[in-house]
Amino acid sequence: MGYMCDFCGEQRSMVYCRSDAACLCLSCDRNVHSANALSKRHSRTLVCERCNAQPASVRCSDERVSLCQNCDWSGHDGKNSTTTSHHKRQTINCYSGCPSSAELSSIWSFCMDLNISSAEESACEQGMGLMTIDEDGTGEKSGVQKINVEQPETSSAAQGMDHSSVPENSSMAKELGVCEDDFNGNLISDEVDLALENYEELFGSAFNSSRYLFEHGGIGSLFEKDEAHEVLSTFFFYLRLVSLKLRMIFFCDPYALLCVFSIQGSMQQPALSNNASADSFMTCRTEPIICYSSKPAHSNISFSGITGESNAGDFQDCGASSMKQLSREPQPWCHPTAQDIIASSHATTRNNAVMRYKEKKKARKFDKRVRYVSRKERADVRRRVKGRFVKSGEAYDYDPMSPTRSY
DNA sequence: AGCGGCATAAGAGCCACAGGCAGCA
DNA sequence: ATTGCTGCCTGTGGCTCTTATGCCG
Repeated sequence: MGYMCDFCGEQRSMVYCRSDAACLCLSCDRNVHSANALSKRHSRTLVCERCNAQPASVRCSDERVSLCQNCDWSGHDGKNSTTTSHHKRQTINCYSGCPSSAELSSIWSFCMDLNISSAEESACEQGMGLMTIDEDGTGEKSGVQKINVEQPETSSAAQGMDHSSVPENSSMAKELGVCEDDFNGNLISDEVDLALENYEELFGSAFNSSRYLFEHGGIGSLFEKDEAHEVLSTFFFYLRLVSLKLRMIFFCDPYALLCVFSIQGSMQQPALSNNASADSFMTCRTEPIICYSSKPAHSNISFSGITGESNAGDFQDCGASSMKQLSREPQPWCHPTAQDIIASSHATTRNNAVMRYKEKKKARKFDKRVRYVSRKERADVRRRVKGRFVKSGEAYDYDPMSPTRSY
């Protein structure tokens, strides 16, 4: 059921948030993305009206539907249809911030039925006025940011990304043995706003070092026990929202990961062994929190794209190459057991899609398949010269009906 | 390490023609 | 709306030829 909002599950989803990898209704989009300055920076666009699972990139004015790239290709492929390939299409722009219905209408120039109550709108516009995104350290206030959808991942400047944090993170990555290319390739995206230094915003406390946290009892040590639960609830709320990309950030700072796990371990007793199987690891590639093997030398971990069965649909690095570096040395961290927190609906749908894909791939047959038996029967009795068909009545050197050659 | 020769594997193309299919009257 | 005709296109298997790959000296 991909039509419903991933957050409330009640309203029809209309927008797709790339940062959250979630389909949201307009109300939840406003609620979720007006929560703080970080979420306001999330790049959103319309959800594909055909697959209801991917961000729409074009609007077909002839069919009056918003389509993702895949559905656009499949629906407007000239080979499939000569009529649909000539449809007029226009690029759909992404937006960030908390736009009003009027602003959304201007972003999406085509007509939309934007059912936003005036109360919501006013509240949101109020929040929008408070919204401040620091661009290039100038502290310049910005409201709705219209982002070209064509290269949303690289248009960091348009999204007010603070590049000043990059060298710092890169050096951290080097220190941890993380390939800088991976770091840049995976993390310098529209999700940079979720880098670890922003934990201060999440927790309202200044952390000098995640290593410090680990060595001093983790995040929980910073709070009184009764406060900890509330703070953790807030944290896991954000964790659910940024599940996919947050995981990638954790790759760069395993100590932060340990902090989360150590607190979580005190709340829930993990029953997993340290010998994480390859399956569990691969499964966790699609889950917000990664399962690590503490014995990488003996594990059967294989990386898609490195050990064989790789394909475009299956291979999503998602920082695995970074983790490959990390896993070279035994790490002392334990396994997460927060399925109830991390089992967001989009992760489930993605898992289902991956399973469907794998089953389909397994069922694929590459042997020659005869589509027209009658033609095969005809070809089986046809006479030939050097394997080529000859006209009936002409000389031949091979007759399938006769075991002997004619000459 | 680089090169040429050889063996092997894989794939493309050829052939005639029945049948599918779209267009038209 | 249905039927019949016409012309174009597809697909069928065995063989040959070309290209790619690996091995050896």
